[in-house]
Amino acid sequence: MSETEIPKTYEPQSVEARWYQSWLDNNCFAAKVDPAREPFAIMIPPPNVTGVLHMGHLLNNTIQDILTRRARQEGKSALWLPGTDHAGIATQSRVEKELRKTGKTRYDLGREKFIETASEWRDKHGGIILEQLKKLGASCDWARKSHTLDPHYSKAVLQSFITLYERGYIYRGKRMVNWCPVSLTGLSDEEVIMKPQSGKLYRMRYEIVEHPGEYLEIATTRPETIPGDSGVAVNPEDPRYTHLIGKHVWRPFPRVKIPIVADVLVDKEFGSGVLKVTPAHDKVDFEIGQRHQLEVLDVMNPDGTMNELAGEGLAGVERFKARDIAAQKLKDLGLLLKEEPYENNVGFSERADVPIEPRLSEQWFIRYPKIEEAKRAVSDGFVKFHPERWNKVYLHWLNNIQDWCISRQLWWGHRIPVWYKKDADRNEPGNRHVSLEAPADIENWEQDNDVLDTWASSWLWCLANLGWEKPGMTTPELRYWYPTSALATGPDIIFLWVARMIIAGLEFYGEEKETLDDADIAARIPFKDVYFNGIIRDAQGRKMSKSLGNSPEPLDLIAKFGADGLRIGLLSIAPKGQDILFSEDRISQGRNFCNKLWNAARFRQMSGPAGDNATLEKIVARIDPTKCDADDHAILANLAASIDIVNDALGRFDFNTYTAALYQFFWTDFCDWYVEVSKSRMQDDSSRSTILAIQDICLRQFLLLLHPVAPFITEELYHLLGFCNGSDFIQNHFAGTGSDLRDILAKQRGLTLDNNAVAEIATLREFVTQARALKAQQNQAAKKDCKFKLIVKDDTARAFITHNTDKLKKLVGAADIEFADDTGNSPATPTALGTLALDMTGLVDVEAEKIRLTKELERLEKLAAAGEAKLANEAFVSKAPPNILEGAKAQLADTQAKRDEVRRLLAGLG
RNA sequence: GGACGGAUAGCUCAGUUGGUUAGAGCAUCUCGUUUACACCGAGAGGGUCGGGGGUUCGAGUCCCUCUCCGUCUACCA
Repeated sequence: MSETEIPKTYEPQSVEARWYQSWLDNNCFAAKVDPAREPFAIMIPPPNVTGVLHMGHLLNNTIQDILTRRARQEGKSALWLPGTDHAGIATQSRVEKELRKTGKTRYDLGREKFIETASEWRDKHGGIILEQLKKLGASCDWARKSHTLDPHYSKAVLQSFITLYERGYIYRGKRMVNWCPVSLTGLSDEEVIMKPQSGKLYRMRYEIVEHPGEYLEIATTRPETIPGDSGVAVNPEDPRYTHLIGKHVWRPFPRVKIPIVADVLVDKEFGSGVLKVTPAHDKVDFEIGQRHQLEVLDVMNPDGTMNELAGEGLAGVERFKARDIAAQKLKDLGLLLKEEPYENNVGFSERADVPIEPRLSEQWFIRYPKIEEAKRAVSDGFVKFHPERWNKVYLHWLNNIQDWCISRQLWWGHRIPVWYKKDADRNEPGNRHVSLEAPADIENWEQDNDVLDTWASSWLWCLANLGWEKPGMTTPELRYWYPTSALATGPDIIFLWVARMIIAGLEFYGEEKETLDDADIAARIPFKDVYFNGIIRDAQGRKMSKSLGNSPEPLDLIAKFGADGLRIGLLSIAPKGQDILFSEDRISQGRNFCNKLWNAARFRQMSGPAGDNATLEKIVARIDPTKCDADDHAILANLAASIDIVNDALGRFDFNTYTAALYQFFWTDFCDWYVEVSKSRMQDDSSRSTILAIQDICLRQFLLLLHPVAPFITEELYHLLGFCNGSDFIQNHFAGTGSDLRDILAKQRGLTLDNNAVAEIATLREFVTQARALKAQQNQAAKKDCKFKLIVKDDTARAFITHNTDKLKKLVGAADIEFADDTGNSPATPTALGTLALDMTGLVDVEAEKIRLTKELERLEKLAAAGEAKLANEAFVSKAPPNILEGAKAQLADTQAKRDEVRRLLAGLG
């Protein structure tokens, strides 16, 4: 039994540091395979090693921590597995940037040395974000920390490539890819960000070879690619041009005859309806070129400069300079008709933030397996998205899925496990060696230089982190925790990561299987629930970014508001599935809440000696049911209801309802009412121990409910108030359900909670509010010795008031509340218990009172009229269900009574 | 171009199958230091639920339409 005095102010810093260390020392977060308990697992979305903790991480990880801690309280064997990914392009560019400062490139170092340098950089910077998560209170099982380049993980990644290769889902080919001229690598479609750009549309004309002097008008935004044109295309159904199909035009520079072809991809409505076809530099053009056997003329270097094929004046020039030069050339040739401003969307490299260049190159591609099953996994509810609307986004992507370019022309990553016979055709499968091991006669082979897309490693996150290395393989961890319970992430990576993890699970878990039935899908999905949190924006709605400098420093926020305060604040401002506008004032609410809780606990300790709080049963045993009044029944009933609301809300990932219920119960019901009422009731010594026991029940169960979101302060108070002993932790205790609480009260003390008590107390609270309002209106709010008169409504009300007189006097700040038959011209207001008047003994401002009552009368008359009209409506009376009808009648009667009373009061003023 | 989301108090948002007089926090104003808490307490003001139409006895909630914001997606050069 702890008798430690609770300090006056809550100091989060020392409490947080102390408990986090204690949790680590006692292995509180270490998850064990334990068949006796229900498994629960969450894999952290791996923050990339170049990143720092930002607001999005705070929210996302708070949510994961809530789910994990909650699961622990429920007695599950809860695993929250942390880790990072190697972030291929991002890390490599950071390291190369550092290198450039010393005047070197990666080629100067060589592959091996470069990877060594990058690893060092990763080890230096990569752990920071995880350390920061500890400050937030994240209850990860740190011993299981994972990284995508760990030896075991790498093996799994390479094996997954080999497996897909062997199963025929991987191919190598010369395709159009999104080329980043800065990172000098291909990118997947998902790594390209479309941005609206204002540029120019150049309208030009090409002379028709067969009809000298006649011209075709063509529009383009990219005149620099003219040297790469190997044809022009029109729509086959465009009557303006049918006679020209099969003829030729002169490409202006270098001047060459190119054919006019017909292709349905050409939009008749756009520009002149004629498209210049540059197969090497545009996806659509490539397709058209393939269909019509047009020559592929690559006029650009990998770094975005023009090459020799571009011809004189352009060769060697950077692509955007080349655009101006090409335009000038057209003008000089008299072929440029018009330049007009033009707004279009241009793809940008997500990492390097420069326009990507569609470019033909040799790459590895994945044709996705198990697409149909992946759709069913979500549409049939094996994987549940929260909010559900993301289903559509996911399914839309799967319905339009494109092959995935997985090779990256980088060094930092998993090197593709393919060797080619030297000096042989690489596209001939016989000349390849695809394996975890290099070929024995290595001198005759050379390994592919490329590495895999980072997402082609992180899509195995749920599998590899539980020990998976190859299909069919199983481990105790996989058997126990797979499929994992939940995933919490942002909707921005639904394609990059979430969808691909589902596909990977379906394809790689278990033995090879062509098609999957429902049972297979249920067993193979990587997770059962996915919660998509909103993106956090600044108060103006802009995305948080380093360049804007609008992202607050998370550790500063923790220092300022405490980790618990920050967590509560963040959660309470996060609307369901919507983006979140961040502002510090709103986080302060969380801190304020912690302070309120702290002081409520402190006040409990000041109110009387601690009883035996070791278990809920022992606290309940301290209750004397004969001392319980309506307030006790009401607060316990509210507690039971709140427990159920919280349980239900967390089960549905409805964090808004969770925090709202916590606030309402604790602040409004418990502190503002019950504790205040207790102050007067505890003057009676015989009631005190019962009231304190009930306060202890409320505090204990509330701490348990709050614990997942505010782990530190709840742990601290749980111990300080003696709810568990020093070697135990709050995570081992659970609030149960509302009916569990009711059952214990009934069984142990024969205390059956009175369902009318809540309504009765609501009436009393409203009455108090009205009385206080009367005082405030008369500028008497501060006075404690006011006299009230009450024309009591009936005997029930009389008994009720009599029974609660002491409480009322205390809560309202009154010397007396006496029953009366008349209130004279005192300011008065009708209440549910009768007409209440403040005795002003002649100090009444009659005119002001008239104005107030007239206003009130107007309101009531309007209401009554509306109610009367409703009940006079034949259709309503005959069609509305009985409870609605009765409700409307009761309400009208009440309104009419009040209206008449206000009329009477008004008349009394003369 | 397509899809999705949003529009409710000055601000940020709740409002579960349509049902009594639409809620919360913050902000504002007034009052207040009583046995916890000024990171507090009491009270007040503030909304024709984006516009228009429809279904219904009854619509913030369902249907249609329009407007404005946001996000994702796409092969209009």
